[in-house]
Parts: sequence; structure tokens; C-alpha cells
Amino acid sequence: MTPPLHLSLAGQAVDVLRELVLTGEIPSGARVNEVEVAARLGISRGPLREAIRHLASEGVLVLVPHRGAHVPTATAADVRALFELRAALECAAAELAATRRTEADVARLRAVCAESRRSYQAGERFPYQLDLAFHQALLDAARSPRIAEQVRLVQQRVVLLRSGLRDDPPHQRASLDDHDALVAAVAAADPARASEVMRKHLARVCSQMLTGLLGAEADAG
Amino acid sequence: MTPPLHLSLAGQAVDVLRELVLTGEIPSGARVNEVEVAARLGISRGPLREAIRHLASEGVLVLVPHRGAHVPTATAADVRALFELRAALECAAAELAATRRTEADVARLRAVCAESRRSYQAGERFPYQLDLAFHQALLDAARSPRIAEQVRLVQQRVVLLRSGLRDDPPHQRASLDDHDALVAAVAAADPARASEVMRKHLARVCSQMLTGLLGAEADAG
DNA sequence: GAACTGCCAACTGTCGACAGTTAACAACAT
DNA sequence: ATGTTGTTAACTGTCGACAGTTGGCAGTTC
Repeated sequence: MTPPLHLSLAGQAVDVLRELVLTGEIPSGARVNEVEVAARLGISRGPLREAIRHLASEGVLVLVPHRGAHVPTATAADVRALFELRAALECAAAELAATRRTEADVARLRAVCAESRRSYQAGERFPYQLDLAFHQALLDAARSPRIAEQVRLVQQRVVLLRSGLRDDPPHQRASLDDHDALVAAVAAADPARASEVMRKHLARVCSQMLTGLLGAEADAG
Repeated sequence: MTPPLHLSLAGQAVDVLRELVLTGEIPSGARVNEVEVAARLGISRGPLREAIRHLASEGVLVLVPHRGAHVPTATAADVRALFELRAALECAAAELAATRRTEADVARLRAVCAESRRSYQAGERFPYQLDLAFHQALLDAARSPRIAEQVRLVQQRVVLLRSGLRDDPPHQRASLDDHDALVAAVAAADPARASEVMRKHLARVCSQMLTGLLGAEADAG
């Protein structure tokens, strides 16, 4: 999907390790042994260490002095704090998108929404990839590179939390409606409404994720 | 001030290098030679490389493959994008602060404002440290660790831009008024007003910084 | 039986050295 | 004189090895 056109081994290691963590192949809470993973990737410990530090700065891994890196396990408070950050960023992005969007942006947003709804009705499931694509399209319309960059990092951590989370059709349906309302507000050039719709959308997603995680924790414990 | 109680050399190198860059000792646009700086810090290239990568992830340095790291030079578009991000974060923080602040938070904010005004009138100058202290106090009142973390990173980049920027008493006076208005809105538990005051405050700071930078560029060119 | 102490293995933190790439300089041809 | 090409020096990217620390285990003592 994303072109891994890095030259350095460290850059490649970042992509591979990130994928390993985000797909859950390295599960939440698991430790990352440097020599073991270095051997697995066929590189030395130097570049791998740089990759680990990089992913730690993204929040994909956490570092403990003299005890290496491990995949973080999130508490309910962590999730709420993360979604407060996400709301700050994406609400602002929604406002900017409502101000700066072109006709092409609106068309793209509508296309992603239509594709999402079609996919949902066809497979009775809302592919998360399309959800990401929608938010990405909104960020493109906002034309604020720094905000987009930060949202990408936050979404990455959200993906991390989602690993092993069961689907919830009613929630997916609500998200589809939220997206449509968001596009309408952006198309109408109504920043305040776009921001408010986004805030409610993210609040819903957050609470759904919290119940899902607490349920998973309850299942595990 | 901040306790540099890191254990690893890489951690110490991060602090030292950051200080070197933020104080302008390593000027904007300058390249960072690994062997040279490693010798200067009395450490090997390994830890220094990790420190450089870390600072690059913070935006304090930029990396170019096979050409090392250098201190970034900002364009007007970069400054605007950065302040869009800062506005997204700090407006949200202002809203949260207006919702969650305790009496102690308000007292602390008022104390910082009073100290700022006193310092301004005494020395005809508004120490930037007190400006940072005010925004920090507001973040404390917001009680959103993730947002606070991101604001800290953004402020760091703003400090980077400020290096070698002349003072502007009228602007400082306006900032003092903005801060007072912000405290009033937070004390009144008025999130919408707090957000709006913050937005205008940051817009003013941004435009002042742009004129200051463009003037500096004109002087240099 | 429980708690403390000393040892040991595993792992991280750090270092010095080698290989590959880049950019600048110089020599040459046009 | 200018454009091109070969050469070289400097620097980054990478590796393997050593040292210091941490956590666990066995042995001992109360």
C-alpha cells in the first residue's frame, strides 16, 4: 500500500516493526528483544535501536531504561486523553476543511462515504480502512500539513488500541451517518457545525472503544 | 531548572543538543557533524545518532539521507502551519481549562499574569519565560496530558523560530492583555470565550512573528 | 516455611572500526 | 572559457564486540 521506499535499514526497520506491532503480530504488552528482532529482520542492533527509538517517539512503543521496549497497554484514562488530543486536532481540521475545501475535495469526500456505505451494506461490515480514508480525505481538504501529520500519529495509536476489537454494526452505522453529516457541513462551508459534528462523532467512537476495551479486559481477566 | 536526571548518554545528549539548538548556539541552517558533536559531548556516535533522531522527531532537527542533520530554517508557510497546529491544541486546552479548572488553577494563572505585568513594567520587557509559564499553567488547568505533551513540542519549535527576534513592546503589552482576558474567561467557566480569546491571541503572535521573521530575512538578504 | 543474600545469565548501553555514498575539486577535452 | 569526467576526502550507515546493569534463581539462615 504505502511505498516503503526508504533507503536506510533503520527506515525499513521502522516500517516493518510498525507493521508488526499494528497488525498485532507483536501483541500488546509484549517486550521487544533487540537481538532477537534484529536477527529476525536480518539487520544489526544499531539500526534496530534507532527504529525502536523512532517508534517510541510515535507512541507505538514505550521505553524503559535497561529493560528495553514493549508495546504499550492502554488504560481507560489513556484512551480518554488520546481522544481529547484527537478531538482537538480533528475538530480544528474539520473547521479548516469547511473553510478551504474545493469542489474536488467535496467530491472525494462524497465518494469515500458512498464507497463506505456500499461496502457496509454489501458485507454488513464497515472496513476500518475506509474510515481512515475518510478522515484522511478531510485532512487533505483542511490543507494544514502539521495538523495532518499529528492526526496520522494519533490515528496510529488508535489503530493500536483497536487490535482485537470486535465489530459493532450499530456503531458502524452511526459512524456512517456522522461522516455524511460531516461532509454536509463541510460542503455547506459551516466550520462551527463541522467542528461540532466531529466532536460528537469522536465522542461516540471513544465511548464505543472504551466499552470494547473494558469488555476485552473483562474477558481476559 | 529542569532536572536532567537521565541515565543514558543518549538521554543526556538529547538535552544538551536541544539546549545547543534552542539557544541558537548551533544556528538555524547549520549542519550537525556527527563526529564533531560526538567529540564535543565526549560520547560515541551511537548515542549521539539516537539523540539526533529523537530531536528530528521533535522537529528540532531535520534529517537528509546521507547528508546528516541540520537545524531547520522556516518559511512563512511553515510558521502559519505551525501556528494552525498550535491553535488547534491550545484552543482545545483553553476550553478544557475553562471546564475543569479549580480555584487553585485560577489563582496560579492570576499570579503568573501579575508577575508578568510587574516584570514588564519594571524592565519594560516581557520575559518570554513568563509567557511560557502562563501557557504551561493553562495546560495544567486543562488536565489533558496528551495535549500538554504536544503543546510542549510545538512551543519548542516556536522557541526555535524566536531565536534572534527583536522585542516589540506594543505586542508584549497586547499579549499581557490577552492573557488577562484568557484568565477571565477561564475563571468564568466560559469555554467558548476562552477558545476564541486564545485563537485571537495566537493569531496576533503568529502575525507578529511573521513580520519579525520577514524583517530578519530582509535584513539578511 | 519464609525471608534474605550472593551468584548468574540475559539484555541493554556503549564503543571503535569498516563499508558505501555523496559532494567538491581538479584535470582534461571540446 | 566552459562543460565533462575522474579522483579524492569527508561523512554517514552499518556492524560486531565489550562493559554495566537488571532480574531471577539457588543456597543459606532464622
